[in-house]
Formats: sequence, structure tokens, C-alpha cells
Amino acid sequence: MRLPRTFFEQKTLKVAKQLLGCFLIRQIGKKKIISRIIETEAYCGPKDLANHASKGRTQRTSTMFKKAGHAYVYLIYGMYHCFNIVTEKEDYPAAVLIRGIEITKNLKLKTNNLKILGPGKVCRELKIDKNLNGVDLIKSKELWVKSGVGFSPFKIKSMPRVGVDYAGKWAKKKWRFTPHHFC
DNA sequence: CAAGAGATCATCT
DNA sequence: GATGATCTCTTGA
Repeated sequence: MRLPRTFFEQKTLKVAKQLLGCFLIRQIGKKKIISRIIETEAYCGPKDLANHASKGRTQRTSTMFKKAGHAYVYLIYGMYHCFNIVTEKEDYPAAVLIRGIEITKNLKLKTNNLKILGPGKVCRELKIDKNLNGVDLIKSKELWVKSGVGFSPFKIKSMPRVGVDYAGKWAKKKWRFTPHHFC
């Protein structure tokens, strides 16, 4: 079933971990792309210097201040999009970046699946662009998340986030999550 | 195989 | 006018 808003209103770190193994559904016209989330990164609140919104509310980051469950999509390095899901309460800037997915080509989840690692590649594969910025994943017919089998919490590996060296001590936080067997 | 540079533009100063 | 939550290709050992 589709994940309810209450799921995304939990603590960002918890959402990031629980999203692993959930299904990400992208509906384009009559085509449906079903994928499973296999890597996430947490961006928690205004104090997190790696978070765009740590410098305050601007036009770009205003999406992150929305209610939990909205999509935050932005363009990076002029050519790649990154897809985040807003978490926690309204007016609190926090989000989970979707870094990696696995396309499920058949209903059996074992083989024949294509792994997409890297936020830029995820968006290219799912045709996510800034038109989807601000979309409500609770209501959207184009993009939403379903609960999945999930991975055991004990198999989740955490590591430092990527590309955020400028964030000082926040850069060392192990807020990047992936199931253990993908490392 | 590792390392480095280029592509390319919305957003903020 | 500078820069970035990236990716890919090219270079060179």
C-alpha cells in the first residue's frame, strides 16, 4: 500500500532507514516503472550544514519546508537532478535523498534487476525533473512510494554522506544508508 | 586501475 | 559572478 503521510513525519533518520526496500513507483502516461529503494541519505534540519536549507529559507529550498511527503527536486551541476522526499513537520527543513534504486523487471525480486546507483542516474532513469518539484507523494498519480518487504534493520550499513566536505563536522555524520550486501 | 577535468545552469551574493 | 547533495570520459602509470 502507499505510504501515508504519517510515515514521512517521523524522524528523518528513521525514515531514511525505513525507506530502504520500499517501492518507488513512477507512472509516465500508461507506462509504470517500479523500483526499489536501496540507498538513501538524510538531511536533517536547519543546523545540518550539508543541508541546502541550513542557510535559511529561499525560493529553492522552500519545498523542504513543506509538509512531509512532498518531493524536493533540484538541478545540480547544471545537468543532473536530485530527488528528495521531505520529512518531519511542516516548516522544518529536512529531507531524504534517494541515492540508489533497483528496477524490478519482474515480480520476483531476486534476479534480472537493474541497479541504479547515484542520484543523478536515478532521476535520469525515472525521468524525474524539476516539474516534479513540490509534488505531494501522498496524492500524486505520477510518483509515489509503496511499503515493501523491507530489509532487516540489522543489515543496514551507514556511512558518511557524499559530496559534502564543506559541511565541517556535519560532513562526518554517517547519515547515508544502504543494505549491507550492496557495499 | 586511479586520478582529473569538463559539461552546464539555476540559484544565491 | 561563483558555485554545487554529480557523472562520464580521458589520460597516464
